[in-house]
Amino acid sequence: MYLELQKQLAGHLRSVLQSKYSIEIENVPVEIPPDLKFGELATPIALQLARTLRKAPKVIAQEIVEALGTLPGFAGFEVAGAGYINARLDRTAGVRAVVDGDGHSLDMQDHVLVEHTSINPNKAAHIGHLRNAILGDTFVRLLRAAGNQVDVQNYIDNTGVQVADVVVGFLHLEGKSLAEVRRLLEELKTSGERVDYYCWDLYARTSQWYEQGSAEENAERKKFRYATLHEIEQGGNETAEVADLISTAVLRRHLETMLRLDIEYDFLPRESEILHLKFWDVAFEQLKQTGVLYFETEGKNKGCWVMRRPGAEIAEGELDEDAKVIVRSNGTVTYVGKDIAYHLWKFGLLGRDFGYKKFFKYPDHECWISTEHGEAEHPHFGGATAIYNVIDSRQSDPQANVIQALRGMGHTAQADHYTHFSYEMVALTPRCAVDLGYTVSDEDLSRPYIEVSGRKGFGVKADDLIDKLIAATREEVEKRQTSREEAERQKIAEQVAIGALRYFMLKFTRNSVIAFDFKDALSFEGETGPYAQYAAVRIRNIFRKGGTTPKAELARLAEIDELESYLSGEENEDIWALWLRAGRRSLVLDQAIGASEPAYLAKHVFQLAQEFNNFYHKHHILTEEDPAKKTFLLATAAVALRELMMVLGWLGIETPEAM
RNA sequence: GCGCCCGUAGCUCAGCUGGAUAGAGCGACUGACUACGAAUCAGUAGGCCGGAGGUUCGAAUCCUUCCGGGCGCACCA
Repeated sequence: MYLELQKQLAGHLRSVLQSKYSIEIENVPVEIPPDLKFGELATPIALQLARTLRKAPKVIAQEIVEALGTLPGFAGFEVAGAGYINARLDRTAGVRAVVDGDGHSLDMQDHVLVEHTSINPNKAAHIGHLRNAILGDTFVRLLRAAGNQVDVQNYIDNTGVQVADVVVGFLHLEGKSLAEVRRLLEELKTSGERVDYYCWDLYARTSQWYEQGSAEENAERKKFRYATLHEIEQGGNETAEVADLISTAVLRRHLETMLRLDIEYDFLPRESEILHLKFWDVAFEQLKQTGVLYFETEGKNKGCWVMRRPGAEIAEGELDEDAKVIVRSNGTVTYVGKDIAYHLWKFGLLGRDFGYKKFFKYPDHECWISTEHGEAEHPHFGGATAIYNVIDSRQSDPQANVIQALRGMGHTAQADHYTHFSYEMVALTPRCAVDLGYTVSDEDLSRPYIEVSGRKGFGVKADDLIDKLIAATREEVEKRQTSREEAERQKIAEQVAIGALRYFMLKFTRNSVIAFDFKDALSFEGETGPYAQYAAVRIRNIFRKGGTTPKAELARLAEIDELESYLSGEENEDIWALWLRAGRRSLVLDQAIGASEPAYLAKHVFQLAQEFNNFYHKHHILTEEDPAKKTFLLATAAVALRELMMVLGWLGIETPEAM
């Protein structure tokens, strides 16, 4: 409702300015005033025009108001303050518009590819990965809600140094053979133990092992590490087979962990196929032909194929020592090079495709994985018109390099629709680290937060946190839902726990570091997911007890002609404010997508819940004696419930039946 | 040294891409359950928006500079 009215008013203002002053303004600013006493929409345009028109802002505002005339949905316009033009809505029409829904105002229809999660498959997922996956998954839901077709990808670096390290752990530290590794995986499976947890410890041990020995020993160990990495990259040997067994088992665990949070993927492209299907060879040719890459013959990068960094200002023919190496002097390609090839594929510019096979079954769809020789029948991935990469802010330089390469190759439209959806890390507060039993140095103790590290085995594992949250919500549910069945109580506890976790990861804007603390994450009061869930549950209780349904009450509302008396007057301002908030959904969605900021919707749903709770205490619905007013109050609750459920759904949070 | 991010109430964070009196949650203190269940609500206290300049009718928001913190700048991935 709000988004349409805002667009209508802006458009109308634009034509008025054009005809009255012959001024062209692309986007006339129309904002929501800080207080309802200033109306529902306002524009400071007269203040802006004062200088060019050489008139007092108030005079201009008055002239514009006179020229505006009437507009459907609006009750009137007035001049206020130093020269603001405030718009007042036709409240009855506003309520009707909100009841009719708010979902058709965005119609984006792009083919979008979102990559998120992308955890190295060599250890358990931790809270940092949770932030990534929850941000990514939520953004996918928002893009879909706006009408886009979205493919969700989780990139799997199954041939990297991190996998190599855990393989070194199995083969060397534990001295296991391929058969023994296979047997271990079987044993863990039957005993119900988590493989990724096993690897978490082994990976940390291996990382330490590289540094524990004498200088000579360490050099040998590192050599072994790179030999292992090389064998994995090559493929077709026992080491590679061990790597594949482990990384695949860990990957399955990651998918299970994420599924607990309702996070699903469509396709898992793996680095092994990018290597074996020679994506790089094709990209290399294109990069050479377009002159993005050039062969360096002098300086420290002599013998390498390099590219200029974004923003580099080097005169033609001069040595650029700062250039980014893409192909090393030994002929091997760097990570950025492989990433360029992969991103050409994402936009359908590579001219080569993965093989596809089914990998993981979700209740309502299949998740595919890359392979060399895949199934004949498979969906089409890649070839997107816009992409979002959910990757933490530390990788902004390499991401910028990839974008630069695309632009340099002449793919400017693609480069413009390449978004590095960056976010800050999740760290632990020193107190939290101490509570978890880690030894913390004095230096770290004085810091505001300590970075999580998989290599050091330092952090909170995702499944541990989820388990802990469910245990905590279980306790609360036991206190309140004594008459419900065990399975029902468990379900409620899970829904509330997941709601708390997802909301916690979404309430912060992306570039704010989250200093993780169990006290905050396990909180179910105040600005939390459960707060919003509780408001929705309250509304369900009202309808249950009142023996009616939202649908019936909204139908009944349509038959009442006169709503103005319920919407005007001092004592009804808060009800009107609640309706207005409900009508803001697509406006906020539009802003959230534009800014790549899911936190806007988290804030919105909280404010909606807050305004409803306020309304709930002030107006007792079921004892209302005037039947028309009772219908209006019930309709208000119905719309609040609909909005809460829909927006919570976008955040990946379910609304429990009771709590 | 270069680049990016951050500094707003005791704590944790919002502040809609320059607008009207700077907001919320937590914590503290007061109060509200024989009502649609209090995982709730009402109220009080608490801020020179890191400092200093500038642009503007108008700055927490834009520019410059300084201070303080974080993260990047490999022929690692």
